[in-house]
Amino acid sequence: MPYTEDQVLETLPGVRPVLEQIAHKWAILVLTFLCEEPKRFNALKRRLDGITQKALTETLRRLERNGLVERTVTVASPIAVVYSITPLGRTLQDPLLALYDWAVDHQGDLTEAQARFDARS
Amino acid sequence: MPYTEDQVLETLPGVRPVLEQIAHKWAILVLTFLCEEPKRFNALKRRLDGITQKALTETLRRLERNGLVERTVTVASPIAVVYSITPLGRTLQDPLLALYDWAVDHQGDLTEAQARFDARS
DNA sequence: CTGAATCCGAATCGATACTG
DNA sequence: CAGTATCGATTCGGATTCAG
Repeated sequence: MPYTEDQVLETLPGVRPVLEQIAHKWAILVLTFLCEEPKRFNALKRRLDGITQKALTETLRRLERNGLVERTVTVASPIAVVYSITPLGRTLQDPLLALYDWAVDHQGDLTEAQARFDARS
Repeated sequence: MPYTEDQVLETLPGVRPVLEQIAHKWAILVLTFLCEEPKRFNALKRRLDGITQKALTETLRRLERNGLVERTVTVASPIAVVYSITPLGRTLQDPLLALYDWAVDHQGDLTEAQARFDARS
């Protein structure tokens, strides 16, 4: 059920910081991929074409801090670090997958719209 | 139906720039609000507590460029500018509302997780 | 293998002032 | 009302280097 304007007005102050944490280009991709199965650092890095170590590290830290991702260190040699989705993170699976699917489906629409807009300007 | 790893690998290069356009804290809120009804600049600004004119202008421009929002100027005095959701933008309503609802529901969970993480560190 | 630390230029942000 | 212009501050992105 949609919110009334008043309800949205009330909840907004707290919603904005939440969106800042999860509405992030890398965070969405990382969470989506981790929903499939736990993955190691370099496995994630390979999937996230073009991400730098720095950006991936920062993204994983933020997600861990927010309780969406768990970091597990396997004390072996060589050391292995596995990132997995938490139950809380799992609750984001459907919303994020919906967004991911939309991006796949409407990729071309955005490109066309951009071209039209740029041509007018 | 979920994607196989290979399918995701194929589509990723094009998906990332799309997410950069819509996975943005203000963009999500603006689109969500415009899905209710067309709104004027200052009406949006009031709803988006704390946003600056600059950020709102930039967000609306980007959304307009991507064909998600339409900008209509009413030549009157005082001048009136109405922003409305486009059919393409409307296809984002459900995914974004799901994200918005998640943010409302799990606001407290994130705050607690952050407190726990910060206490450990 | 999995990061942390640093550096640097670019991009973005926020606040303020001004305009048709 | 709906912006534009400006400017300093903060952040971001990428590259490089080092370490457990």
